[in-house]
Amino acid sequence: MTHPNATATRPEVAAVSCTHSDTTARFFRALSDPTRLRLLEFILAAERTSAECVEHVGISQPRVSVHLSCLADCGYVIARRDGRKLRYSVGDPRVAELVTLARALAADNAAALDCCPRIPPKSSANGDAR
Amino acid sequence: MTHPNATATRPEVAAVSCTHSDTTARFFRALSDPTRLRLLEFILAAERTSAECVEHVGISQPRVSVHLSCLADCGYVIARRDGRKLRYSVGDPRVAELVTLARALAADNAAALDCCPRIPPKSSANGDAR
DNA sequence: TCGTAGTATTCGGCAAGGCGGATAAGTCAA
DNA sequence: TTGACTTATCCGCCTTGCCGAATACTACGA
Repeated sequence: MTHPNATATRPEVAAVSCTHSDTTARFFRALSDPTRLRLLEFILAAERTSAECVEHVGISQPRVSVHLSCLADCGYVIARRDGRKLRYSVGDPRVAELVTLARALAADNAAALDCCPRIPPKSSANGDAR
Repeated sequence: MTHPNATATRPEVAAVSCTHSDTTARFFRALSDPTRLRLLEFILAAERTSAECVEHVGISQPRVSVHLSCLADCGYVIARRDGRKLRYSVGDPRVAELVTLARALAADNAAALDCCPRIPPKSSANGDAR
């Protein structure tokens, strides 16, 4: 599913509205998790196997499997069978564009970008953070 | 504040690593909420007051206030006083670029983009969706 | 000064979603 | 077919973060 390229889309602003926002937000959500983003960046650099991904991010294999499936469903990466392994790669060059652009913006605002520091001033005890 | 260009920021994929990912993920998180994304798109089209934003998204004023503060902290929008109102606008052209790019990608993958439909097959009762 | 409009913060509640561990399901070599 | 290996699903647990309502704070006008 999801033919990798085939795309022809070109950036065209305007014509927003609609529940298009919901879909796009969903799209962003996939990248809003540090682990998934790390995985995407890792795969962006080169084709990777699941095992490599597991080692790279350091969480359990089942979790990585879910994350990779998520990235694949969203069209960020493509899975390819190689023997009994799966190799993941990024098929759409716009993905790199998107990440690069976001990284640039984030870097510029990194200063104030504790983002939503106002939201979780709750909680108590528990010093384990993560 | 926040000079649009200013800092380096040149597209260079790979060679990322670092906890840069965390910051960037944080950045994406701001756009991963449909309400916030809707607000950003709304403001992207024209400068808006808080009241307009509240009406546009249809949730409580306190919530909108938090969302707008979040967007401002992340550098997506800029707040400007006008009388006793606040007017929000987008100061960095790259924000529009980012949204446009994401929208294009999301549209292309919208088909399979139920994104993480595999994650919440739990729960029961309660048919209130979201 | 006081009153009002506009904005921000606090609070309790609740769903979404990330995590590890156990385990099922699929894939290939002998 | 069996066994080894790789990947995906299920499970309970727990944190994150969104929500409305109440309310405090701030800026401006009279």
